[in-house]
Amino acid sequence: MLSARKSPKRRATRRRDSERTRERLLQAASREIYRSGFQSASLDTILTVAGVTKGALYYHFDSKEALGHAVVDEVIAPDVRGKWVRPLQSGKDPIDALIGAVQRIPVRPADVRGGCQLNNLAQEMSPLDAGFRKRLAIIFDAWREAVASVLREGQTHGSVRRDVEPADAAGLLIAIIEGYASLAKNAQDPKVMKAGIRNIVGWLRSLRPPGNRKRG
Amino acid sequence: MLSARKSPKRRATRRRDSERTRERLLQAASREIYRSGFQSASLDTILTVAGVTKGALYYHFDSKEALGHAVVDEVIAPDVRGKWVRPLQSGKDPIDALIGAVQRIPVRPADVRGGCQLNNLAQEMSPLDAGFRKRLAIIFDAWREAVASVLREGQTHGSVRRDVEPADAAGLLIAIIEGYASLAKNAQDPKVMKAGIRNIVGWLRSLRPPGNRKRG
DNA sequence: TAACATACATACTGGTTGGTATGTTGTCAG
DNA sequence: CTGACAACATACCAACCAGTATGTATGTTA
Repeated sequence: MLSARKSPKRRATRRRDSERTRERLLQAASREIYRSGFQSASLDTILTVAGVTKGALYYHFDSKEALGHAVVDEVIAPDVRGKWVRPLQSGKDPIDALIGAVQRIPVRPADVRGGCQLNNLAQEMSPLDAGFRKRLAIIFDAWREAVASVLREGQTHGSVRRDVEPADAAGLLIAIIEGYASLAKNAQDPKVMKAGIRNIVGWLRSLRPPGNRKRG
Repeated sequence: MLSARKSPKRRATRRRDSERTRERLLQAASREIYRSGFQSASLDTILTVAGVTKGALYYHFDSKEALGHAVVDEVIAPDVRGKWVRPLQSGKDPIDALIGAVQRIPVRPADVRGGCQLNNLAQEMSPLDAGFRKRLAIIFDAWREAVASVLREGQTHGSVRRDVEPADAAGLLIAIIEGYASLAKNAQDPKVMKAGIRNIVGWLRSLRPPGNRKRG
């Protein structure tokens, strides 16, 4: 049957179109939330950026809140996984891996001025919406656990000082990163972030055992 | 003349009433901005909290933006001066003074969940409004300079390590404080802030010269 | 081919927003 | 006693907001 070969293909195309519309909405929402915060991001603006209409939006998402939650789950979470969780599982020297991840933090003016997407949303929405808070907390926990895990592993191989408390150090690293990102965003100045990264790298090197310093 | 004694008094009372109205508006605005951010803070809510009407608001301030700027100048800036600039000029041991200021950071649930007022506003408004950014940058600069200054003074008296770069260390301290405040706000958990403060205090003690450690 | 579901598009609504126009009251110099 | 002004109070407005009701083109199924 000719239609039997054609129908599934059409259906698949249709579904792929729908998924692409959904994806464009997520990307546009992510961008607008990044620009002006969740509450101030206008649905109409998101729709214009995405190039779709309100009917499409409310077909894919129940509400603005649901769209925001989806952005956290499907845009922000994978981003953190790709930049912090996976690179730390590479098996390289733990401190080198951490330094590498820190140095890969984008310092282009546009990125610095916008701040950290994860932190932005957490600061705005965690006190106001439990749905956001729980999703964002999961991301922060995964990030901290990935850092703590690689530090623990380093301790067993002798490449990280034994007197370092992995969980504490992981929390401190994330606090410093977010703190510098905040200061740099406030100053609207990439230099602040670059200086911060240098300080962070210096601190990370101090986590090596005294006899095992690779550089500096 | 009886009226000559009465008139100035009445006029002074009137002026004091007006200033009180202005002050109530600033306090209410500060509180609402702290709760939900500047953009999402509704003027009507601020007016209800302050117990005044829109006419009074627009008599004292040109716009919502002007009200926000006044909150930065007249509420947030004095608060930072009172908590960080003045206490560090007390002439005490620099590290002790810094530890004291850090330990005086409020850790009540309500405070932790709301985050840092300065950082909240900076994160939200610095990329969007130059008026906010400049005012907030002045506060951050004063804070950093106060810390750097006390560290420099400590170096001349031998109570702070000479290899510490005061400006760098001051920036790092502020970054860590804001970073932990962010994490604690996101987690909505005072324990995160308390643990952060312990870590900060430990780091501050490490700034003493090796032979001059007072405790720990 | 007729009924039906998917994936939208369009037009609209009630509520809220910052801002304004105008009215009112107490104070005071002349 | 009388304009004049400071310090509001009240009523209102256009713009914008998230959300909805309804229409429709396209592909699928019986």
